This record gives sequence, structure tokens and C-alpha cells, in this order.
Amino acid sequence: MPTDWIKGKKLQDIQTWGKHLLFVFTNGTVRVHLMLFGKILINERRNVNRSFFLEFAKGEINGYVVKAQKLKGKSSDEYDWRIDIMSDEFDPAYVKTLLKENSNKTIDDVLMHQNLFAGVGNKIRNEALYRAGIHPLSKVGKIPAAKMNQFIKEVVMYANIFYKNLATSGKHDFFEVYKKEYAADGSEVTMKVLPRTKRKIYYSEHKQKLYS
DNA sequence: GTGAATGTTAACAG
DNA sequence: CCTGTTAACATTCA
Repeated sequence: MPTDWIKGKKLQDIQTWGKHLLFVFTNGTVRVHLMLFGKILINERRNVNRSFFLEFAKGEINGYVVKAQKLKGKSSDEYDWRIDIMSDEFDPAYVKTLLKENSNKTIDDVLMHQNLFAGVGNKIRNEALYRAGIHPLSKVGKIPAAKMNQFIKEVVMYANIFYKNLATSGKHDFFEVYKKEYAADGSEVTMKVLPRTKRKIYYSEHKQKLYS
């Protein structure tokens, strides 16, 4: 990404939307995505090329193996924070209306859609489904409304656990089912490779009910 | 040396 | 033209 346009400009704000990290300048916004292997370091460098960096009078922000691009318009035009699971504006009722258009899809599939649950990745998907007791291959339209409400809460709750873990210990290793042989409740964990996405899902047949 | 892993999207096939 | 699938990209760690 060309960076000439940022030179000498003031960084006004840093925002997040789902997995997007946004650096807001007076004359534009930079979106940074860490993809699978990305890292952001503050006042720290590695011995490999930075794929994105911001150098200030004091301190610097370095991105390694990240994807950076300039947003076309204002971030508020491009992003709807009602579907960002970590946002104060996250709106479960709104997400539910969006889910209605996806009632014939499976819950594991829909969860990873960044235009429905921005910020959910494979770990949060597996953990939230386990905590809510929903089988990943359940059909969205077959899950009772009350259960769906509970589930959406679990997504947000687990995302916050994940975040707090990372913020306090620098690690996120609180898993009850993901990559486990036995789940937290002692039941056996089943692992399946999803045919289309090739991602792995972990679940407990015992605890997680299949709605189909 | 090999495989797997917090993800997205361009390119392709049908 | 739309939908679904495959391939590509990049890095670190066990």
C-alpha cells in the first residue's frame, strides 16, 4: 500500500471492526488485517521486512505479514458495528433478522460469515457452540428462538473471555472443546474436517444437540 | 523435513 | 450471470 498520503498527518483514532484494525487519519483510513499469520508490534521490531508500519515522533507500530489497504470512504460508511461481536453497538436482534435469510444453512457455516458475525473465527465458533450446547451442523432455521438468543450471548461472552485472556496473560488458551480429546464436561470430542472450507470443527455429541 | 494453524479472495468450473 | 469450489498467499512452531 502506498503510504505517502499519511506522511505528517495526525493519527486521529484507532478502531476495530471484526478482525479489521483501523487507523484513522484526517485524510483517510488504513485497514490492517492479520490474516492467519499476522502480527502487530508496538515499539518492537523483527529481523524481517515489515509489511506495514507507522513511525511517529515517539514510537512506532510495526505490522508483519499483514494486509494493509487504504479505505475508499469513511469507515463509518463501510462498516456496520451492529454485527461486530466486540462492539458496544452489537445488536443481537438485528443479527437475528439477518439469520432469517440463512435459515437453510448450518450454524457452523453462518458463524464464520464476517457480514453476520464480524470477528468470529474458528476458535470462537467451536467454543461458543459447545457452551451453548448446539451441534455445529444444526440448521439455523431449526434452532429454537430462545436457544438462538442464548447462543448469540455465548458468542459475545466467549469472545470477551478470549480477549481478556489475551490482554492479561498474552495467551488465549482457555478452550473447553477446541483441539481437545475430551471436553470440559468429560465427554468425548469429535473432530470433523468441513468439506468445503477444510476447517476443523470440534464438538461433543453428548453435550451438543443437533437441530435438523 | 513435514504438517498444521486464529483467514480471505481471486480464479476457475459448471 | 450466478454459485460453489479450488488455489494461492504468507509464517511459525511442534
